[in-house]
Amino acid sequence: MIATLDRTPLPRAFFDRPVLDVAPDLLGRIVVRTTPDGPIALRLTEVEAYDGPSDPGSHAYRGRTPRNDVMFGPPGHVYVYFTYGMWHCMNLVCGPGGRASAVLLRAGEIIEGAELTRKRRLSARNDKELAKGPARLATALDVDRSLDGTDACAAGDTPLRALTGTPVPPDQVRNGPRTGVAGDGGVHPWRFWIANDPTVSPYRAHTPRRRRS
DNA sequence: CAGTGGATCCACT
DNA sequence: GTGGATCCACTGT
Repeated sequence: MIATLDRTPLPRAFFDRPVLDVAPDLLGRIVVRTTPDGPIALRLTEVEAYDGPSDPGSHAYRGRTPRNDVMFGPPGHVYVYFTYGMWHCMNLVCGPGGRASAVLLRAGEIIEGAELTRKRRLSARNDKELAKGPARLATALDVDRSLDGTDACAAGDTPLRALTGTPVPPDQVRNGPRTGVAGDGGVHPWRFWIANDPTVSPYRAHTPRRRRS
């Protein structure tokens, strides 16, 4: 499992690279959420890359709006959006600044503070499901729009930050089409995950929903 | 395990 | 008015 957990913060330079370089490199890294009840630490096992200007699947594809404003800012900050009327999802903005690229955090393993996440994820049948899926991950870490724009590279005991952790060897990284993305015919194999990890979410193709009458 | 439909509301057109 | 970077309960095999 995890031999020695490196708690060094990830430097800004880590995120100030092309998103396709950053995304696979995030696997095995740690996100720490500091709540009033205590810290929750999550080891990233699955992510997806979104590249603003060239990517129809990206929220930034149609330009800057109040919602996606953080994506256009400096790398290393957190972009949180609200979707499907009830869920939040969490991204880390990548470089170069202003390009509006970001990595969606899709799944992870809770390695500290699981007793806190279980209270928010009552439907999880076991601990592997606590953060298996982007909205579940955000729910487990108690992340919502109030944390949009947080600097994950800031020093100190901030509400949300990214740590070096233990990077995954390249031969353990797998990639494939992104999950549930409209306007992406699966042409972008920009979903990255750790091979054989039980906390990785199942793949689902995008399915447009019928309108209710 | 696979497939289906409901929940729920904000951003954007 | 439209549709979504989802999850969950439920059905049938």
